[in-house]
Amino acid sequence: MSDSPPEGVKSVARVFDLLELIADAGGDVTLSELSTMADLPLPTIHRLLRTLVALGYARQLANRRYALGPRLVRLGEVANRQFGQLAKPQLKDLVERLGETANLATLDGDQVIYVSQAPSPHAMRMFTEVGRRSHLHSTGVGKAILAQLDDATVRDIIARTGMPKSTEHSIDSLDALLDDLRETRARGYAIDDGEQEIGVRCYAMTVPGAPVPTAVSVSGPVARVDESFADRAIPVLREVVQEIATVTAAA
Amino acid sequence: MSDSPPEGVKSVARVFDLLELIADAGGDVTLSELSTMADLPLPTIHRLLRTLVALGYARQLANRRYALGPRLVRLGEVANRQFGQLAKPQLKDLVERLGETANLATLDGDQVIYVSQAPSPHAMRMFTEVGRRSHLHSTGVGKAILAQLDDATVRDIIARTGMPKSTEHSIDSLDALLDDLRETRARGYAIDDGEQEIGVRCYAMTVPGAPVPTAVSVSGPVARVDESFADRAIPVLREVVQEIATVTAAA
DNA sequence: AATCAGGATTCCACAGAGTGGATATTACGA
DNA sequence: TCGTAATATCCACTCTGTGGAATCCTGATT
Repeated sequence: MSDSPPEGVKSVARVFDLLELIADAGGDVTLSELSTMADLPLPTIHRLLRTLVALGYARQLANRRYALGPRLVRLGEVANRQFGQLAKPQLKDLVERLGETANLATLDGDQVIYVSQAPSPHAMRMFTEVGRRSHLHSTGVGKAILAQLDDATVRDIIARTGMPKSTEHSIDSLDALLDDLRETRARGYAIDDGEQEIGVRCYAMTVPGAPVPTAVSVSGPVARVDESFADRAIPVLREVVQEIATVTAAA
Repeated sequence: MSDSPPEGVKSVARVFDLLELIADAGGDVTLSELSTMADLPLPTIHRLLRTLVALGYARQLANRRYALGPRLVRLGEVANRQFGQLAKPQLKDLVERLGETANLATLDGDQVIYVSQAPSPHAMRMFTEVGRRSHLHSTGVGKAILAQLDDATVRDIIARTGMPKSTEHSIDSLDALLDDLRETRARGYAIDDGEQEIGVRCYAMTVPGAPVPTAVSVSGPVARVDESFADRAIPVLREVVQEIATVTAAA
């Protein structure tokens, strides 16, 4: 595995590596596989896992394979809430100024995961539950994030994920996506025009300097989220992602 | 802090205790507070936290206080998915047989947290996003879980949480709740009759032997989720919680 | 039913990692 | 600017975490 941090508690680094490996493996992995992937002896892996299982952060399945444990659920949820909480005032500000739902999402493997949201006061509004994951190529936040990456990385990701169509408007070819990303970079923001959900338009921008690629979006029905909405939304979005960058930056 | 497990890696146990303390403290806590709560010397806490921060599982805010870090979000989400995945076939089976949304929720502190769901195929359906937390006294899964606890524990929890009314039907006195829990125990399942959401009825049952108190529910609009629905739902629910108990049991 | 192979689990001697008291540094409020 | 409290770092030392060896367990094969 990758080297430990220059300082810190070695077994702590190891145990989180194990958790990430179990997560990557889809929660159905053997001790031996983990030992191989982690490049550590079996007794070491066993002892760390036994500790995790005893504490509830990993579980051993009936077939002796390992999965992540239930106690991580709450930690993740609270971490999510804390991360979102840091950005929440800014998302709410965005909603107050624009009237449409604001989302914060981060790159998670080859997808985006929604980590915070401030819903629009309108009865008809976008609602994407926190924790939900979506494809990159067919969401505003996803395309904003992809636009930050070089074309080779984009190709790699798309090679892995494919380009499932969420709607008839979804981009479904790599060339079309790369063109769209070029336009996104030129504009400074991404547009999802009914690609994820029919009748819904979304404008998204990445958070500069975020520890993981992160984007903020505003979205709503096309009747409201039109060209004139974009004209006033883009400057506000730009301002707000800067604020979020400041607030969530490492100390 | 509580004693370490009889075996396992001590600093791993310590680091997770710290994460839980940060979570409990709402992600705005100082090094000194953590040292006091954990009953460990400052340099020890500092070194463990530094490791967590370096790895991304904790973050130090601008005011030098600590919060949980972004990398826990994904672990929690994956753990949630893995836990829910273990139960998902059973929840889907429940929906196929009954036609209404099925939820799996666990006790998390003094609330329930929804960890898995299979939505009803009906256009009008209950949808409670995974990760959402709700009060115990006004939800079916919450009351099913409370019914597993003795009255003294129930009094303690309610003393801490209060009994906010979600609807005009929500139970709002301890005596009424204890009566309801007695009836729940006698019946073997909990009923939420418009207590969490107007016009929605819910039947819930706990999963026997779950590592943390866990309940499964089916819910939908009262027009469909009526007495005759209950007659056929209860035996199916009982069967399914047994299956979930089997599938998710520790090895 | 017995045997075997491979994987999991436990043992234990030992090296060095993690510990915590002492000290240095930093940040904040008066 | 200064004092104080909290944070961060240092470092000698103890005991924890390590990993090779041994043992145990499980599933497949005969």
